Amino acid sequence: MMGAMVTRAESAALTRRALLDAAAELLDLGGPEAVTLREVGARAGVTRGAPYRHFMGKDGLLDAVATESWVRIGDQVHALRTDPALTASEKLCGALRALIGVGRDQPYRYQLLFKRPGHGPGERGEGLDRVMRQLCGPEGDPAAAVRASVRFQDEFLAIVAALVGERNARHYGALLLAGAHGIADMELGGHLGEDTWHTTADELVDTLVRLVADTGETTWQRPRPVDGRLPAP
Amino acid sequence: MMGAMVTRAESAALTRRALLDAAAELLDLGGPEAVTLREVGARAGVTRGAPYRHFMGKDGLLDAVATESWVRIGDQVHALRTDPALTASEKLCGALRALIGVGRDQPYRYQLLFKRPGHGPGERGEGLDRVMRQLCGPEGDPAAAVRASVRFQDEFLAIVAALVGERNARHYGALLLAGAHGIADMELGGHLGEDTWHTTADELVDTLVRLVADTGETTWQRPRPVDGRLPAP
DNA sequence: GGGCTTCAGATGACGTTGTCACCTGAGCTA
DNA sequence: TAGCTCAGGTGACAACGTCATCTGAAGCCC
Repeated sequence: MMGAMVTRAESAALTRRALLDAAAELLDLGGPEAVTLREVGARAGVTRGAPYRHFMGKDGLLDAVATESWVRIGDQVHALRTDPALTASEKLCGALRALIGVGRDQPYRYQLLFKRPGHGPGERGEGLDRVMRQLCGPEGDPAAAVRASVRFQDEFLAIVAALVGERNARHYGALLLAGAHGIADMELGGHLGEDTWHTTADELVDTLVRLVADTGETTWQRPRPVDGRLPAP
Repeated sequence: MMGAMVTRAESAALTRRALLDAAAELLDLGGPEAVTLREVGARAGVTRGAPYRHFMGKDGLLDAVATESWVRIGDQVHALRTDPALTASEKLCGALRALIGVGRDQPYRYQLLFKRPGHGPGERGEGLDRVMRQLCGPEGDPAAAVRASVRFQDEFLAIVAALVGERNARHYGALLLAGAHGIADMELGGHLGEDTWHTTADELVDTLVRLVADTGETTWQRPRPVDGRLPAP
């Protein structure tokens, strides 16, 4: 009987998808060290060398996973922003909790989101194929992850702006995002034990939003540096 | 001529110190992946197997480095807390900036501070020497790092309590620490670009302290969970 | 359809790393 | 001095990332 006909491009796309899924699964299971190109290939039904046709090595593969995660979170925040049934404060809480949710459900993928972008390709190993890959096809571009995170930032900033005004949006947006990230990162690192701090990550997010919402309406004045040092607040 | 006489214990302690220094140096240079037991041993004047006499493998060595960093930061915060010339607000800003300073000066060591504690020793590999090591000597105890960080937490909490009162100290302390950590981690990840957010890490810390200092004096009431979910703030 | 090109994937190989069991020799103790 | 202890050295192994090279089928042009 006839098997499903697939063009070569379709087959390659299928493999690429399978590689990404396998990498994400292994990442969630045991962190970056558990993401073995050999195991990734095996789970995708190919061999260890195949991933190099689609990504720039292991780092490129993980970059691609991070990009997909950023895109997904960006979609979530976009949905929140355009939901007419929510108040600005609710949208903000939702966005921050969505981020923390990723940290809870997929800790390793979350850590990947805020990892420093790849140290720039081609630091060592200037093989011929490597040059070809950079010019032509295989993905794993750190810049793609950055672009995807910028998409998230834009959506997030729009929500913040609706709450504290356009003038304050970037400053307080950075504070809210950094605060939520710190809460999420400390929680998944086990440094936010309720025994120690008598509080939870969710309560901290609520307090953070409340503090900003209460006083963020007043325009934030950027202090001028005095001989390179900021004056005491 | 007579070389310096050293007992065996002194020699071992010296080696241990050299191993720690070499590991920290390599860590600062190129991250955990650059910390090679072979290179650590070489820089300490011993061979690749020597570190196993003092630490439980690579993870144990890095845990010990983290412990030392926590101790050092704890000392800094202690000095701040007991400095009679500083106001509570200045002490708090100083403590948070000390933390961020580590993130700036030694990014990889900073990331080690907030890493999740080791996944528990003895997960695999139940060799005889391994059992001996667990019973007798070699360090690298994740719990030691935790204890050292608790020391920091106590000092930090004392400073926060002086600012917002004993009742609020833990909640706002967690918020301040998580906020500062988020700021530091995003900065060293390159996710706090001034082009994007029109602000800097230092300004964010100041705002964070200001927000807490302004409204933190009023006692924070812990909301009761309603069917497992917190009410909207 | 036949021959050529392209390219996803397979394969062999290499250097590096963490880790271990085992060995050695110098300090310590009885 | 004889025996023990233990810090450190050594050989070995499996696993990993990475690359050059090979293979075979899909695509394409005449």
